[in-house]
Amino acid sequence: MLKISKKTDYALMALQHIASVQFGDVTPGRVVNTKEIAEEYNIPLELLAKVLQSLSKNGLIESHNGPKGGYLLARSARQITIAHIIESIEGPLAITDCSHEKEGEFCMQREHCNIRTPLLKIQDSIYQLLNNMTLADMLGGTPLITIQSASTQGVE
Amino acid sequence: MLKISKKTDYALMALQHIASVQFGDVTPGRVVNTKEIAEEYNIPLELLAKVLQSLSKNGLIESHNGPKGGYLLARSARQITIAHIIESIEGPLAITDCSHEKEGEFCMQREHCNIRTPLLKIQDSIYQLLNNMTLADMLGGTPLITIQSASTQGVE
DNA sequence: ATGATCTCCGATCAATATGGTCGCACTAAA
DNA sequence: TTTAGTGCGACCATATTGATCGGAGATCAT
Ligand code: FES
Ligand code: FES
Repeated sequence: MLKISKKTDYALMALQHIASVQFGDVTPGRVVNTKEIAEEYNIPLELLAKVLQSLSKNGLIESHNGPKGGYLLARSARQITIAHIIESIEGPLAITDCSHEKEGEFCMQREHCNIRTPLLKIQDSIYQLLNNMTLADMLGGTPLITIQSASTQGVE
Repeated sequence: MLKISKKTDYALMALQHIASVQFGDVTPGRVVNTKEIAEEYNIPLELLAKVLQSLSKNGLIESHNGPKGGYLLARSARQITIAHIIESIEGPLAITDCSHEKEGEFCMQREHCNIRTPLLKIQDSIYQLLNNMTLADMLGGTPLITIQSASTQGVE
């Protein structure tokens, strides 16, 4: 149904929480542990743990072991894009099955199929959209996205 | 994984086919039947039938019963948006579960949740995107979408 | 040094959504 | 009236996702 998974939901909540802790008050050394987030948002602890592990593996957050351990952002909230978050959890963004086909594995309808190109276009557009929105945008009352103009694309 | 279902894929192929037969303008003589499309694109006949039924129920195509029956576009290809097609098959576009919650059924994390608003923004943006692209765009070699500029939003 | 606390990671089970199949009723042309 | 087609709902199979469990390794407090 073109929707993101619950895990991604959890990831967004967690990141939002971590970010707001690090940004909001003057507590630079403050790490957030899994339990704290899980209880705050009613997320199954073990599931959230896995989600956070994925995020950490993808370099979005840093993990600190041992007691008093926990997570903190690996980068500024402004550098973390929604696209990156989603892809960390769900794998490469693929609006349709045959967009990331491995070599040699084409769907049989390929040669008859003329929806492939347009779909890839759409996929790209969605990616642009998600890539232009960062964690920071989710934090403040910032006006958020506002689809990026095609002509000013790639300004970065 | 933020992807559209195969049924929707089939719907797009079928519509693309029907449209290309009619070539954008309604030519009342030529109807296309399910079997023809199914065989052309290697789609399970019964499944495609259901997909076409959904499309017909949603007013995108007209069905004609009896022998020599089949389907034809109910509207010009330029009037059929991708968003409409997708929603006909998959129901209302909902990037996240709680975007279309029924009254009285809020997820428990709602009051703590600050990702809701941004997600709805994203959802809306994606909708705009899909709503600005029509079947006609998928047909020709038209430059397609080209994300709509934020500043010129709502010009239609 | 030792134990307690916490993350890390792989395996596994359950719930749900999706893909695909049947069978029959209905409709319209020949 | 026969026949080729859609309309439609129930149904099963499979894939994806959500959630759970158990143990290994790291770090800090004592
Ligand atoms: S469905 Fe795979 S290429 Fe079109
Ligand atoms: S998860 Fe439902 S409101 Fe945020």
